[in-house]
Amino acid sequence: MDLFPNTFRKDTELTQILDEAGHLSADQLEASPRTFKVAGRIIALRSFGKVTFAHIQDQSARIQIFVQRDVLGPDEYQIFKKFDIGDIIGVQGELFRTRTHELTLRADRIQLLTKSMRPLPEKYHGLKDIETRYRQRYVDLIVNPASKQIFLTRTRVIHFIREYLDLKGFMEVETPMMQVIPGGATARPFKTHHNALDMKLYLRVAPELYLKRLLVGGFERVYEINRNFRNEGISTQHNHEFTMLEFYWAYVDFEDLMHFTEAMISSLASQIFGRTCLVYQGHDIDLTPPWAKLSFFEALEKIGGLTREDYRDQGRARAMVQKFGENVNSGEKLAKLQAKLFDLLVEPRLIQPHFIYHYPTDISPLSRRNNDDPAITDRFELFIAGREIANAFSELNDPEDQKKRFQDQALEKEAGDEEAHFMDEDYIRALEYGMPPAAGAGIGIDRLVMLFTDSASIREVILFPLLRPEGGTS
RNA sequence: GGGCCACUAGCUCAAUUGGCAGAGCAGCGGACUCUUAAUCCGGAGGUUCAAGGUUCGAUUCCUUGGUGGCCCA
Repeated sequence: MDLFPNTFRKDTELTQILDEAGHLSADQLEASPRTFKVAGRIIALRSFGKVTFAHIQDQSARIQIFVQRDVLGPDEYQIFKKFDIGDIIGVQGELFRTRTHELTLRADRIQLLTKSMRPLPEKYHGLKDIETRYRQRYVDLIVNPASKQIFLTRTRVIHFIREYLDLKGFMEVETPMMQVIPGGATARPFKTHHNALDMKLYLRVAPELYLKRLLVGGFERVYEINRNFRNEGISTQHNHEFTMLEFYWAYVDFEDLMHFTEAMISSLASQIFGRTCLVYQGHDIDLTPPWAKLSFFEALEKIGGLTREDYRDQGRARAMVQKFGENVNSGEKLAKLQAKLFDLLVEPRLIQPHFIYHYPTDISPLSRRNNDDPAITDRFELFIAGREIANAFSELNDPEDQKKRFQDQALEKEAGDEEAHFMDEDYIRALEYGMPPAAGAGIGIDRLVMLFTDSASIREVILFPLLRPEGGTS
């Protein structure tokens, strides 16, 4: 007997059957018989000797099937009785309702399509072990509907965003994942090597500088949804590779992007939930526009509870950071200390959506300076549920200022800051040709999906999160 | 990097003070024509994460290591 044939063509998704006949009574089904050819994995099996009930599931749904020896004939039924939970089968039959009124397919013909050689996890408690769920995601997806639902939602989120941007006239592009100079974010990169060119390469930490080169090239609305890689610690909030949306829009500024981001994310909520509210880890979060707006320093005072002196004075700021338990490196600039104070005292408290704007220039090396105060930039970050969801700013398009900012970053790198930016001469050259005034934003897709699926860990929304090899490292 | 917790059959979990490693489900054999955690009978299933130590005796106590989870950095 062939345990792995490829001879069966189904004609119906299970969900179609439920949609078409879910409302029909037993009498109605009997009066106008409906025959379907379906395929799926056996997930439950209840045998009574000459008759057997089973449930099969395909990608779309589950349905009960009813198999009788009197219908199949003794030989076919004998073969069927060897089928196990986990096997993938093809079934052709007519719909009816059982005595308990369950919509059920009576098998006229039944065929093994794929033999499962391993037992599935226990039917009642399922697969709970987190490590096994991540290592063997294929099993998790078979037996845990909630897990399957997370990834269906993830796909809907990404699809919605693409459609939204496409309809607004944005063009999706692909820029290098492997870069000679890893720019666009303050982060440690992964290194690799190109053999034929005998050249060091980095996995990108952001696509930003390439997307802005496209603004120079004349594309006015571009976006990319793709992976970034950062060689940093892993946690429930951080994966070493993660999916980022970045979009750039010529002839608008960061305030336009606040409205745009607010509209896009609240529309996304309407699309996914049918309303602009959601529950995340027990918090009721209201995404109905308009969202709260505070400047960076206002937030340090009003939400962080600091005084101007606490964060304006270098020594005082350093002491405050240490008081709240964070390490301080020697020679750390005031703006970095302020950012740490923000992360410690403000970020966790921003449960409802908040735009925080006017970040210090020293921690915003790619952002345009504010017209009234060159020490701050026209930049905002969006926080929801105590997490950074988006980072956006009016783009710095003055090549001389950009060059100076890169040089400052290079000094910090020499001083030991491994996250500082690299100098990128070609990017400066591009700006020298002229980049139109523009604003751009980055939105972390994984965190957005966590929010929309009520997931506590980023690994719940990544199909195959990185784990150490089974059996330990050698 | 630090702290805490977990790891026992394919899965979910027990094992009293350190005293014969168990159950349910799955799988295997059998009975059973409306079940849905089906039921009943029978049999089978183990490197208790690993190595070492203490002990007459270790799943249990100690040390080191591994993997994972949570919290902190």
